[in-house]
Amino acid sequence: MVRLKPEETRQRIMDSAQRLFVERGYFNTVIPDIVRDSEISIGSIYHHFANKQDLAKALYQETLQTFLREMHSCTDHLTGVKNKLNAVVQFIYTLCEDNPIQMEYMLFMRHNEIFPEHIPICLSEPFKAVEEWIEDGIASGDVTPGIPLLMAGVFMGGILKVVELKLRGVLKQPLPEVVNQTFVLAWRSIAK
Amino acid sequence: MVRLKPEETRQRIMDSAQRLFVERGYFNTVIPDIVRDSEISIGSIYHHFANKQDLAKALYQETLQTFLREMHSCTDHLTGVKNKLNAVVQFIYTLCEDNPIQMEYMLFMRHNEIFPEHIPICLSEPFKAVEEWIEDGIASGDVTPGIPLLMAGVFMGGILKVVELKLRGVLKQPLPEVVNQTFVLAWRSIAK
DNA sequence: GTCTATAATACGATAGAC
DNA sequence: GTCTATCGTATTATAGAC
Repeated sequence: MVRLKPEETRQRIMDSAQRLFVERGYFNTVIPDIVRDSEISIGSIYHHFANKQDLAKALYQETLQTFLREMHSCTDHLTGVKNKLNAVVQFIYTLCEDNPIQMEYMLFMRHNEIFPEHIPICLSEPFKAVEEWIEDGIASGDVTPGIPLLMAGVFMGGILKVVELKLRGVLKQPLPEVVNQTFVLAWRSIAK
Repeated sequence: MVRLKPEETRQRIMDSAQRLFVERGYFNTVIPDIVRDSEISIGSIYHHFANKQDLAKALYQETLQTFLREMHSCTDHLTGVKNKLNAVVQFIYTLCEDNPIQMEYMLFMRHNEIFPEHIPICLSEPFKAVEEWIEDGIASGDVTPGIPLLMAGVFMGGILKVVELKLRGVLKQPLPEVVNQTFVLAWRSIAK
């Protein structure tokens, strides 16, 4: 076993934790599982993180932060609702192919069972951005008039359910093959 | 404490378990919590159910069975995709108002963390029914041509995300007030 | 069938050497 | 900073009286 830099040790622990949390759930993952998978000792894990929940929290925050930064870098330079929404959908579907673990972690982990106060990721910043773009779209006449929250829900719900179908193995095609068709369907629900 | 019939005892245990599983999650609910909430002794719980997982399994099967029976009684007498889909949406939104615990239990419990083999409820029978109706709709010309699985995903995803918004307290209006508007949005995505 | 008291164990977390 | 060995406790499940 080669000796790692402390930062690499920390990252290894988080990578293993994310995979195991997704595969078996937080409560079904015990510290010795993380020890086996990461090949980092339990003492070292408790050196980097105060306890199991603290590890989960760091993982949650860093994953969400990365996602938001990358999402914004895909959309910020674009103008118009349709372009922005399309870019988000392309980004999500690509991420789901490249890193299904991260996608599943964000979409389906019951973070509120770990941190009692928590809001589901899909209703937080990314979702609010979509809602605001739709509001702008109504104002500019690109989107049919209605309740923006409802429209954002219907739009993103449709997009994300297809991701779920893929992650569950129900949908066989790679997401990039169906991304355009799916976007057209979801866009039709709110387009003027 | 009045003496209950055995069948009432069993039902009380399941009602408490469902509420607690939804509120704090399966793994955060310990047997003594169910004892306190149901006011049934631990010995009696273990008389009716072999163990905690067996209780969860009975709860899952009976909840799903009830849902399917009621859903079919809402749709079986109707003809045409649009009518059937509308009836399902009305049924789901009404159920969500009447029994949000049951709705949340079905939509968001990670049943596969409890029963390793499990399929998420929303991808099982009810979802397949929607997919088949859409197939029929394409054949009859009511629905735009495309991949039925994808269209069922976009349609039901949109419908269910609004339920999620309601259950999470993000959407303030009662669902019956927005059910028609939501159906119109989701229907537009797949209508010819 | 229902209850109380208790056993068995699995887990998170710590102590202390290197 | 990393490791191994171990503790304390919370939780599931059982035993046995009524």
